[in-house]
Amino acid sequence: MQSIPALAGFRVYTQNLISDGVADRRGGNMDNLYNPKEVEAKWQQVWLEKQPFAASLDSEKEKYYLLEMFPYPSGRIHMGHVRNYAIGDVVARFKRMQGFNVLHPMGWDAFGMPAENAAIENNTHPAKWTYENIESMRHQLKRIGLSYDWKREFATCDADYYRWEQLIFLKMFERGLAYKKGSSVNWCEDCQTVLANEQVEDGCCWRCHNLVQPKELEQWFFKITDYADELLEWTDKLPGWPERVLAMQRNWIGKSYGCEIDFPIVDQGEKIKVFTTRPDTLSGATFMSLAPEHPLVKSLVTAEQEEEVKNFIAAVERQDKADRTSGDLEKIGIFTGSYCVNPLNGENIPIFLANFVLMGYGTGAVMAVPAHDQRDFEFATKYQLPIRVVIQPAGEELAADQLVEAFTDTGLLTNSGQFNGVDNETAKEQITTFLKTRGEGRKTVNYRLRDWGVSRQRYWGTPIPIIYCDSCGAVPVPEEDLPVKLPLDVKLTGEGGSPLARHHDFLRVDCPKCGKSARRESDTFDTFVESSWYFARYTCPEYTAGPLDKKAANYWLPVDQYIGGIEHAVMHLLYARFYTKVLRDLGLLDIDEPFTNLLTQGMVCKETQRCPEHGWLYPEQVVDGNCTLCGQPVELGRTEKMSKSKKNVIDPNQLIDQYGADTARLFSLFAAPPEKDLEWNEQGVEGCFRFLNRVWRAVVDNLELIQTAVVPESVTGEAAELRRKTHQTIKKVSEDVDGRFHFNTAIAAVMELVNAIYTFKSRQENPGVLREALETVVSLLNPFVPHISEELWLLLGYQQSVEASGWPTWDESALVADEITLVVQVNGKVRSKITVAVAADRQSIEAEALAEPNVQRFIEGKQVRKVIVVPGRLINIVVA
RNA sequence: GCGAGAGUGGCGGAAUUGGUAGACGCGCUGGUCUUAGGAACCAGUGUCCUAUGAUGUGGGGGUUCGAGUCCCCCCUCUCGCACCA
Repeated sequence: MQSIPALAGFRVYTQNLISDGVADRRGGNMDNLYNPKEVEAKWQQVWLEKQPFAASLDSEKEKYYLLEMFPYPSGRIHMGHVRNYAIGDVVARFKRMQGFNVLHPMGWDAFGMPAENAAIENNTHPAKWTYENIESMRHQLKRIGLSYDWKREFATCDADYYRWEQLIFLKMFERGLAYKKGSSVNWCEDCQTVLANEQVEDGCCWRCHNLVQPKELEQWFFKITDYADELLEWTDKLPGWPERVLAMQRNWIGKSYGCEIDFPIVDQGEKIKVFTTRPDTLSGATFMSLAPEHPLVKSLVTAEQEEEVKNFIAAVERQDKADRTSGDLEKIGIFTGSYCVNPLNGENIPIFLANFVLMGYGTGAVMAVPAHDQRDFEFATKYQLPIRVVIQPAGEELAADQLVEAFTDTGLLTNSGQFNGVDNETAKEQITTFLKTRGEGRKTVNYRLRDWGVSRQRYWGTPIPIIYCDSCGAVPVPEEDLPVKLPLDVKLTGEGGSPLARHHDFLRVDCPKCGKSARRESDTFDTFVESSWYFARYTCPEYTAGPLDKKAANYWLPVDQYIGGIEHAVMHLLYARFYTKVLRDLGLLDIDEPFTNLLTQGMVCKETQRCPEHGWLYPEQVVDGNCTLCGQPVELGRTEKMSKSKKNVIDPNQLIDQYGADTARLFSLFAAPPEKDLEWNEQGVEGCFRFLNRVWRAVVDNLELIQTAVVPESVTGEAAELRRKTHQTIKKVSEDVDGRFHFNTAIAAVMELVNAIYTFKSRQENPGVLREALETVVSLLNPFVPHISEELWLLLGYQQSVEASGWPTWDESALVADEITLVVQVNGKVRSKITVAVAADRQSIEAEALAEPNVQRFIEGKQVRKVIVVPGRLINIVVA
């Protein structure tokens, strides 16, 4: 718990105002003050009882599936959640008001390591910890007033969910899409588990930032590489996705076209295969570089080089992965003692091992062309290896001994025998074809993407439904035996190794094939497997005949709008796309892509504050710029993402206690457009609270006046202006929210309308126009601040909820004014304004503009060359 | 290095197609009401100038009657990827 030493006097004031409903406000009805606590509790209860957000299949309406990335049940909702879900809720409620059949579900990404760690730390069980957290977080989410269909809620740690995941896995195994192999994997010592390539950032664990080590393990993999091309192609067919996310995915897949070339080893039958994107430079390959882990290394090293090579490999192993993949690592290598043959010119070239060659990319062997590759150039210079120029730029003559860096541009081939004089782009094709006819090379495509390693040596995850039998090998658990339930009676020691591997009752099983004693797989799935298909399960969470009810899945999917953080740009969003294609190919659904539109919302940030004595301080620990613990002045730090470590956090619970959920929602929607970072600002929150009070009073204080009022057929003057503003606002908000997600400007537009209501003088004479304006404000605000809107709608005399009353429509005729103001420019500079009838013709507008005294001043004595009239906007008089 | 995006008042941010730059909110200033204001309401608030006015969207060019918006060059920042052969 955070300590809250003392609230600033101001806070106490507003808090009293809300909780006690007492304020010394003259001229108003004391009983009718805006009391968010009361209003919100009331409507949340109504929603709980009436379930107005439950979605059903049989609807005449058009479907709309809106989804926010589900949370990990850490125990507490943070402001990032509030923002994410507030954004989603606006869209859900707006679409519902527009008449769509909206699916808006919520659930829990409930497997994962924090539960295990917390269980060890608090001497409890991950299941208990997780389900208790879900309980309290569900309660917190309900306090925000989010319009979920709670009947569809599930947690991924429910056996009813993961049993289907196990089934999908068995189907993938059947088709060879899931396989087991021994390989060097990314091992995090801290987390005591393997990590997928996507989960390694800068050579460190994405979760704990510990250095990742290579480790030889038998692991389960998903064949995502089979889908590399399709995943890549579809990145061009997702116009509803942010470009940068698509770019990151393309980058991650890393498709490159090139050539695989065989270099026969001298005096051996073996060949070294290399992958290159530059077959045009083949004649310039003067040596060969292999990764130290390359399988041929053993057979290549000669006796006299053996000692040195051994030392070298040991030295490279000591360099951690982060260093080894960074550009500024010193390039070092060692000669193996062996040679291979350059297939183009028959030359014998020495074979080296080099620390910068990675076994995980291409073939783990690189033909070194020092003249035209910077790394090879540096390496050749260091070890005095020959450099041969094979590409000459136009109008320049490169000499090998004068090069200071590699030449990587285009040019004509030289020193390349029959290919001399050919431009290098053409030569790529020609040399590839030449090698192909001789059986020494072939055109290939290479991907950076590796298969997805899904085994985790952890307890709190989905058991992998495989049984190991000494006679039959890896045998899938028969479908009828699913689910393989995660046993709850385990001891978590935190000492490493999977707890399941020590659970004998779980492990011991008879082989389903031969009946002999066998052993269960003790690894669990990467939790990203669960989140790769949860969106599909929401369409039919109760379905018991299979993972997906095809009818429901096909009706609701794809997700029309997905909303979440950018941090999942590669991992979750790529896996989910892959899984969708797998589910399609397994015949479980009929879509190609899971998410039609993607919105990546920005982070919630806040200024950091630091006491010279007490370090980082929570906002509550600072009063008047001083530390409440010692009274010393506080230093203001950078504005950063809210985080517990920097203590620059706002607890949503406290915020809601203080201002109500509607204010919390409103501020997080108003302060910045959704995709940008949001800077938390206490005074901005105050402003939003003030606005809601203004709205409240505008309705309550005019209730009597407008009670029986109807909107008149035609109005004039000030009343016509307010009516126009009302309809302009409907138009503006509709357009801003629909597809554009410009919630900040939509809210600003409603604020303008409220301001216009406040300055509307002839309300006594025009109660109907006032009523229309007020109803419009309430309707338009509903998606943003649903509690206060429902309450005011009720006060306005409606029995039906505002959400069910539909989204207001604007009347085009009400938008049209009789007169409009035009700007008059002389040479592009504003000199005057004129008010003309809407129907005024060009001539009269021109004449009136030219007659303006201030316009006359600027055109006097000059020749009018041209008059530009932009209808409804301006007149520009061009003089010389 | 490659890729994506962004630079607008004191601050957060507006400005769908080129057409009054700074909507809306915060802050600030003045006023009204008040025992009081930290409430509420009204008004003002880019910069410069006494003013007609001048000037102003990172910098420099260009296109145009007219450019925050289009084109060219440059600078800065953020994010992602990167010894990828």
